[in-house]
Amino acid sequence: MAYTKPGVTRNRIYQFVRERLLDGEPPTVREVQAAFRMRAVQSAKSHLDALVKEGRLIKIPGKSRGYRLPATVQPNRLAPIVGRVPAGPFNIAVEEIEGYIPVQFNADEQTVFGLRVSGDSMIDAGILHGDIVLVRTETEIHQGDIVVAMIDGDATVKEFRRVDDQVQLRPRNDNYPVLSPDSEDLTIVGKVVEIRRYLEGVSLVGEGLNG
Amino acid sequence: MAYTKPGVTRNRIYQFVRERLLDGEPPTVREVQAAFRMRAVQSAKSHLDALVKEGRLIKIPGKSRGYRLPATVQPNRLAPIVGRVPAGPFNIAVEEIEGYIPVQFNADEQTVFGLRVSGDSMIDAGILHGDIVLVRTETEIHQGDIVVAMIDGDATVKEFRRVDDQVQLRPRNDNYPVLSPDSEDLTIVGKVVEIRRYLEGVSLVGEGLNG
DNA sequence: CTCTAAAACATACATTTGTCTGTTATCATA
DNA sequence: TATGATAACAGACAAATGTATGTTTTAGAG
Repeated sequence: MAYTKPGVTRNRIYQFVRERLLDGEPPTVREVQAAFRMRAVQSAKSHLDALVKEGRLIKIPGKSRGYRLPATVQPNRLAPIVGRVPAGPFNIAVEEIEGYIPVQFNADEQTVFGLRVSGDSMIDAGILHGDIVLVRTETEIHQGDIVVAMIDGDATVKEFRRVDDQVQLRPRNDNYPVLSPDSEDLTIVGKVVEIRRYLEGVSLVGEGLNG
Repeated sequence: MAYTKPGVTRNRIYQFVRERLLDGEPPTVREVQAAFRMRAVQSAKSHLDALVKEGRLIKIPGKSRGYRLPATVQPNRLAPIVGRVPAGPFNIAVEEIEGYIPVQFNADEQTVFGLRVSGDSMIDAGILHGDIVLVRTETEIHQGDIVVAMIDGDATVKEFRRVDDQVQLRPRNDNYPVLSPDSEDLTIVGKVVEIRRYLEGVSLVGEGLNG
């Protein structure tokens, strides 16, 4: 068969572009052309245009490597892992970054970082010493959320409660006391949205970077 | 001060490029120029060149948007998440895939999949009902490893022990018994290398994809 | 002050890349 | 056979982007 059946090449091209985008390397039209051994640029372009029209891809007109996945397909990103809580969301000093781990961001959730947990105050919530919690800043906090809080400059992971306008930070370990810090000493850094535990010596992405 | 001190702008540019790359959107030289309000393309380019020379960035010559992070920072892959243990490492039927999560593969570790845990038999190891364990097949198993095992066709997550040539599968919950299955009824599917818990309703990558 | 290194600028040119217009090929179907 | 839809091709042009050459500005050392 000289020409493929309708839709076949289109789907393959979609897969190709998707993989490239998930790998952080948006392709050019000509790279698509080459990958499918087409002899005309337009062959690739018309497929890409069609994918955009179908809503499977998004395009930034004019820009090179301008194809993107729609918002519903969340690309992987790398979030920095810090040993201690950064002062501000974008104030992470490079020297403090342990490494990076792949995460799924929503497009509007730019402010996520990883924090290595120390201590066992949350052990009954299944958060152990050495676990990495992924923290989203600038988000709403509700009763019972697990949050990262700064009390007098020290970072801690606790369950958030509000009782009679008084914030309580509850450990999930009966050997620890419930904290009721004054509001002026307290900053809620963000909400824990994910917990990870690596059971092997994992070389974090980017470990040992001097950048 | 008209000009910044040596290294200052360079570091800022590095941060900028790194963020863009982690977001999957490699910048052009001119985008860097614009971001820092420089009046000459070369101002941005010479900083980028210097970063490459310092080893903090890598460049694909000629290509547009050709700056990359060094090899120590590797792109992510997607591992399938299954609700039940697949029969064989590569026999995962597409219908059984819940979604995908970004993982860090070593190049030779292709045989990783995610499995959603049910039950609380490993609660003392910090593995709760609903957690996702990442399982690597075709790997060595040692005393004390947490493994996924098939006993009479049923999948279970347990701690692996061998006592006098008898395999023991130990729960980490005092309410459950230690299992000592006959070897012919037992298959060790793989080793748990990572544990994840999503605290928010997470739409897994690729959910509902028809592509 | 002179000298040097780094930062920043100005301009031009080459290559890459996106885009356009028009044509041919294959298949299904009336 | 005619017709339409999709795939694929061919060639050209325009815009985006990378790269090169040379100059000016600033801060610091001697």
